[in-house]
Amino acid sequence: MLVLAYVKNSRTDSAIEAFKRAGDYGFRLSALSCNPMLSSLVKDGKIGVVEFVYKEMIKRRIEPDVCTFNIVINGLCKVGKLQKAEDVVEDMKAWGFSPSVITYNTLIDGYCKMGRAAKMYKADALLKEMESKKIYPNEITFNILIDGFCKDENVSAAMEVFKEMQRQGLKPGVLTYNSLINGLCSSGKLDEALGLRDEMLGAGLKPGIVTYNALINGFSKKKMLKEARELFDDIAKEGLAPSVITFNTLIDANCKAGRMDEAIALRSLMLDSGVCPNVATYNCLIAGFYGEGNTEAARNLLNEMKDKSLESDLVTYNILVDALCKKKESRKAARLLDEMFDVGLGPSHITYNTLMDGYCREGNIRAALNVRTQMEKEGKRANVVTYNVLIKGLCQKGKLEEANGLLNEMLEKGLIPNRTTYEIVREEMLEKGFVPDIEGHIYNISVSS
DNA sequence: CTAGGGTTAG
Repeated sequence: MLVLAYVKNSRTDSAIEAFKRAGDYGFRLSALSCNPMLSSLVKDGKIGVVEFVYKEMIKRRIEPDVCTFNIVINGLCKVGKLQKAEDVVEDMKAWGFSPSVITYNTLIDGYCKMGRAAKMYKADALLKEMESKKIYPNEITFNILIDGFCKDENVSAAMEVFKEMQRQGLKPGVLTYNSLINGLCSSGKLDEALGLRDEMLGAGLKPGIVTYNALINGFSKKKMLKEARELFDDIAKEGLAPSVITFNTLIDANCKAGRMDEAIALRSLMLDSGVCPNVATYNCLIAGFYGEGNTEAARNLLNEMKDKSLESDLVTYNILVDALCKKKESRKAARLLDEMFDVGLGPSHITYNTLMDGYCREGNIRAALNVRTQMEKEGKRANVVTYNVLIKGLCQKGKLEEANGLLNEMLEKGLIPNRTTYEIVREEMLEKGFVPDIEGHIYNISVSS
């Protein structure tokens, strides 16, 4: 009862303490109190503690039920520890429990959200596996897969799953349509997205604010601001209320289009509508003002954030680093990294890549290479963007040998060059009077385009 | 116990 009470009052730490003490006294708790505790630990992302409690339960002979295993599997999936999650599935079988639809859904979602090649192949294989074991996928299974394929920029695969779902007699819901509409919007297929919205209306499903946000985002990314705004005005007509995300999407679109006055007007509208701007709102506006060189306005917004005690996040810092770099003040930007460590926001790959790009623009390749060393000391390995930045910098300095060396190095490390890599090298070759032979082959190196 | 929308770099 004590453990449960603490969990219900969001005092997970005390719940853990009570759980430990119960063990010290030799009381054997049950899944009844352990499961909710595990759930809230998963929600808080405290996966280490989840693993501790799980092991402790086994040690103390507290009998887990199907939910216990599913909760632990979900926790491990959420932090990308898929291998460990699979191990728990084995534990579960050893205890005489068969993985349920929920177990499979959880695992499939884990693979879908994992950043690895062939992840969707693995997710699809799990679907086949569950079907072969006569555990039938439900609406949630299909929604997870559809969203996974959409996020993997494979809308056609998502559409196939959508059809399969209907073949199996399952009705797509608002979530299903939202995932597909979002996928289509992200790949610029706006007509098809609008078509699906109509289809969903025909099926008696009402588009929600998420549906509108996806559509507005689609039009915004295509710089079709008028259409985006019209959709925004439809929201009220449908009796829905725009969310922070609706406003942020539109504000960002206007900032990127250099329409700062409109962006600011939207923020006023936001305040009038009782929607509170968050860090992302400020980030969009600050990046917008820096983009048009209005340092003063950007500074004011930063101060405003402080007044509202809204904390700068990693993105805010990345914007500031970028702004300084673009002003050819990369040294100052470098000092910002120290501040980031101080406030407990460790620089990300983006931060380091941005700074390297800044040094390269100033022609200071040495400094850029030093940043790379610093980054790797932080345990962050150079990624494709890192190489792109450095290769570009070296090319512009005429240091082709070194650039080529880095290109080889990235290939040796198994990093796949992207379109930008290809364009940097191609441009360099053309300038030097070389003719790239066929698309995909540059300097005799095979490049995936 | 499982599923959805926005923000930075290249």
